[in-house]
Amino acid sequence: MMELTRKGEYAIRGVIYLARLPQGKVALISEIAEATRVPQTFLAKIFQSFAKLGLVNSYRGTGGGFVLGRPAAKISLREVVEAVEGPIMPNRCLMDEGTCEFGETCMVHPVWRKVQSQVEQILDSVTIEELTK
Amino acid sequence: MMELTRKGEYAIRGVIYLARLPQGKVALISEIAEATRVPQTFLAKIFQSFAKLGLVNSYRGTGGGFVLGRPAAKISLREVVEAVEGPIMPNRCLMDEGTCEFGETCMVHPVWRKVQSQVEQILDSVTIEELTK
DNA sequence: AAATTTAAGACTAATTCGGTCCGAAAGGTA
DNA sequence: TACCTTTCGGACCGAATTAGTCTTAAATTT
Repeated sequence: MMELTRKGEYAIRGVIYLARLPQGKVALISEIAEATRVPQTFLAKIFQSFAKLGLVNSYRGTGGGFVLGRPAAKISLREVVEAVEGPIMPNRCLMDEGTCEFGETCMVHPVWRKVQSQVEQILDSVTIEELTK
Repeated sequence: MMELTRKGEYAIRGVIYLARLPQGKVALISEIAEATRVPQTFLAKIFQSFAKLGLVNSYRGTGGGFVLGRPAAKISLREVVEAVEGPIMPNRCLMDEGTCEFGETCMVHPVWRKVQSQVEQILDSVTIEELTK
């Protein structure tokens, strides 16, 4: 239960790779993919979506590639994970308040709430910068 | 991320239903399925596997059905969840120690370890009995 | 023997996962 | 201008997982 998908793993590896680069260094997707042992086209997709979110900056053409959008110390593991996997959501009843089929009588609801907030807290407290060491 | 499947939801609902019954009352799978609004054949599969694990006892023939295998106070939410979803495992690198592709240099490993133990702890601390109230 | 109820296993449709492929667009270079 | 490089966007695809169904068999009771 609760497994991170490969997409999530790959995303984390890729971002850590970028974070380890010297300040301002632009990396080709081919370079990142090779270094992290991730299928290139797949990683490209992931990074394209990250570019939209501002998590990374991308540049096209010769000399182009990817750079972190912010200092690694200002990117949390949670941000990266949620960017690819969607929100931490142990049970769909936590999404729309009231989707819970049995409404107020759902006693499990608060438990999932707690799981959710605990996991969020753990992932919030880890920065990408810490993961580069 | 980290979503319980329907199977997990159904299992929890079914077990709670059993726990709410008067001591020793045997319930038909058709009755449980209807009450919890779960497809009957699907719930039957779930309960069959629970019977093997001793989580419930089953009886065939007229007057047969299902009963909890133990007092609800002695069944944790974790047990029920893991029985259907498998172990709490935020990342496959936590399974076989050493599957972690980048071995000792995987800095994310301890984070997943922490997530795992926190979630386990939360689910361990909730009994089915508490959920019946 | 007949009716009831769970057990076991094969089967299936829909969705998600884990990618690939290709043409277009943007930017650099000669 | 023409050409090269590199990301962007979208369609596509096979395999695995999810969410069930269906059928036949095996207990148990009446």
